[in-house]
Amino acid sequence: MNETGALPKAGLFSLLHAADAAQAHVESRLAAVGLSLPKLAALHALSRAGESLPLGQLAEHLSCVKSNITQLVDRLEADGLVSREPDPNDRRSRLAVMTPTGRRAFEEGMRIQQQTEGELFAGLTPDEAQQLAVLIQKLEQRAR
Amino acid sequence: MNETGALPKAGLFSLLHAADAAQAHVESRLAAVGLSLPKLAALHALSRAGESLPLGQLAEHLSCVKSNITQLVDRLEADGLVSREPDPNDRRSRLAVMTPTGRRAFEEGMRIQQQTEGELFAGLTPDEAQQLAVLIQKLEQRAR
DNA sequence: CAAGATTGAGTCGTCAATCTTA
DNA sequence: TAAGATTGACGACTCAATCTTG
Repeated sequence: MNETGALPKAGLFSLLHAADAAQAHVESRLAAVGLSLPKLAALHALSRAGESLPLGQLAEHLSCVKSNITQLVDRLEADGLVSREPDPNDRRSRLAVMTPTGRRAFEEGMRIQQQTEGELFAGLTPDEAQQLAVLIQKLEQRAR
Repeated sequence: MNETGALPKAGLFSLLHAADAAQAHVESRLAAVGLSLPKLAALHALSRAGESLPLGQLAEHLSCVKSNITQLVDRLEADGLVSREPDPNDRRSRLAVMTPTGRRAFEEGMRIQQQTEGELFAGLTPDEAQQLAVLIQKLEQRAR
């Protein structure tokens, strides 16, 4: 009946909904090793940085506010995955340090995350994944 | 050096990050009328349903748990945008009813949301928006 | 007992105010 | 005073337990 309608509308809501679903999907798998995506991301940042980082830098790596990191590290510490240690260079600063338990959880978590992500994207051809990356990036650029 | 690397990797993280950015962008505009995206979505559901809904049905429309709606409606009620009224058909049930103030906020909010969404997607050709919709949908299907 | 709603506890995020150290 | 971290209050979400009504 027309050329412009009758097709699946892109829209903000479908994007947000899909992202939510993907996140929930991964987190449900990650729960098997007691990790959430934010916790895994924090351990990932610590791992890349050589097992430890000042809290402020951790906040930068995770693109969030410092008070959030205070609380996230509280929970990671309660889980025994990270410990807070004094920064020898600056007495105001505290270092988040990955514990051996944390490293093991991180490795298992990364394995699960990558496998789940693989399954999620297995429905897309390499070409489609590439297109998606480009479109996503354009959108994000506009939102900045 | 290779055929598979060297290109922008799609990945779960870029999707989640972009969705977050888009959401934050819209919410920053919506703040001008005192609305958040969840509040706007609730008003939207009420509007479509003819200004009122039992809380349980509102939860279904918003695809979330009932206890979340209890609290969201608490906040909407505190804002004067919605009121709780008894359900004449079932004394267990309570109706969320949009107030006149709520209707005005909803209309302004929808205008802002649509305008902002338009700006966000203005960087994409209709074809690209179409592709994005399809890819997003495929992803979400896998996450179910 | 089932269903509708609420409450309490926990995660994850924000912002504004505060405390300590440089 | 600035910078690093924390605290308190709040928004938005989850789940498990509870209360009321059917």
